[in-house]
Amino acid sequence: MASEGAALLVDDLDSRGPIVRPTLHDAIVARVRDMIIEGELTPGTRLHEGNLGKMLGVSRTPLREALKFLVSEGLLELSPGRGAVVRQFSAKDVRDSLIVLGNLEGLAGRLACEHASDAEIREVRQLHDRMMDMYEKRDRLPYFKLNQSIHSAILRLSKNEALVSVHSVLQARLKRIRYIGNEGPEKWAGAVADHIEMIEALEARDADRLSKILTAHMEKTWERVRNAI
Amino acid sequence: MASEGAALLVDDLDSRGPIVRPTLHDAIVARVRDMIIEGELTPGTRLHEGNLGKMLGVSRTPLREALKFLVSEGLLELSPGRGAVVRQFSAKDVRDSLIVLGNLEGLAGRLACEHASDAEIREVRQLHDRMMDMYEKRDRLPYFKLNQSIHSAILRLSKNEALVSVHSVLQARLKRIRYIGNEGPEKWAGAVADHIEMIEALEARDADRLSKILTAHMEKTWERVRNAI
DNA sequence: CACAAGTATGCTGCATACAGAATTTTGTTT
DNA sequence: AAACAAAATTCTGTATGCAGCATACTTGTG
Repeated sequence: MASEGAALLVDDLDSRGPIVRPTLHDAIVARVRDMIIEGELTPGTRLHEGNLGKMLGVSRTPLREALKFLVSEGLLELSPGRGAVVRQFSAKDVRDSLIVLGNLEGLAGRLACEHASDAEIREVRQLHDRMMDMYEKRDRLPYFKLNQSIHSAILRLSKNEALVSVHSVLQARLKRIRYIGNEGPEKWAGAVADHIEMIEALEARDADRLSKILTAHMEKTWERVRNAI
Repeated sequence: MASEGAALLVDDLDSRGPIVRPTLHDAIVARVRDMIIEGELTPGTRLHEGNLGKMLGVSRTPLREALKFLVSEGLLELSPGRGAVVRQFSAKDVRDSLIVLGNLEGLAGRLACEHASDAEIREVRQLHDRMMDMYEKRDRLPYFKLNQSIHSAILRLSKNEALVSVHSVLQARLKRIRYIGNEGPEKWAGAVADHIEMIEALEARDADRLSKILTAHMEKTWERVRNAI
């Protein structure tokens, strides 16, 4: 149970199946993605292959493959002959993405009410309760991570692979924005209220209600981060 | 006007702005994607880099970059040390994807009613009328292409870049299935009826109605292609 | 002193080369 | 003859090298 709860926390371990040897370009993808999310590489930064390669201790070949991958994820832009730059998201880009995310999460909530097992819902409840503890302590980072975990968990409970995959791509693009989007206390309280409604709707398997809350929650997220852009 | 109407037909030309020199890996991405969609590379096929490279007349480096890209699009799967294989979509994968697509198109329709100009709606009407001509003549391939164009156009009229991008990824995955999903005459008629409702709802800017039709239309698409898997 | 043209450097795009892993083939043993 | 083991071949993963283009710098001219 504890291990399954932990499994809900981990984003993309995929530890089932045969042992897979980690490849270099996958590691680079993860590394560069993190560098972007954590703000080490700011939007507009040009990524020199030789430079970055030496910095990461890898040759240009796997690095280029990783960059290609991140381009298709929408985190980088690539002008032929001119190299890759960290993508700059306009306010409209962020707003548009959040609209889509809200819709996807709404759908996920609806499907989760239908397909999730009671045990799985209890696991989400545990994540929720832990998150509430962190809110009581005003411990921001663990709260943030548990928050993300809950949303990811709902996605997973939809049991819809395609939904999970498109959501995670969009989510990755905005992770950095959310990371820096520091909310005031009153807005934080509002988000917490949303989450209480969420878990109740999920436990009641009230698909329409959960769906509406999730979509509205994302709309409010826009209000919270719009100033941070 | 005619040129703009044509612009709606073309998928990804982007001929505005400065001249961009086509890069090899982009060409390879497009080529291999088409090979998969057209069934030249069937699901489960293992893609030998040397082999395929000689076949396309390119070296392994840009080919590998292209494969990475297609992996992130979900058309290929990559087991480290064992190469890339054309992804096999289960019936559930297809159904799940169509559910998400239906939801995304529903959202797109809602947004299109809000954001599209009258001129743009007239262009969709033109596409629709041309498609109806092709239906009268029972000319399948042009009908199919115009059908796709209409759906793409509605996506574009949503004026939401994020929505367009996630939709096109999902759409690409299913293109081949749709390609082979040959419908009987009565189902074809049903699809046409849907499209008539669609264009009417769009012209009336009836967001709720258009959204519902698009989502339902995708549900019916599942009924049409489910036997083809 | 300012602007333009030419040159020079450096970076990207692609090809090739090399090392390690996986698969296949062949030989030997039961 | 079948099964297992070992060697050889083939393929992936990574590094390096070379050609072409973009940009920056320098130099010459108005």
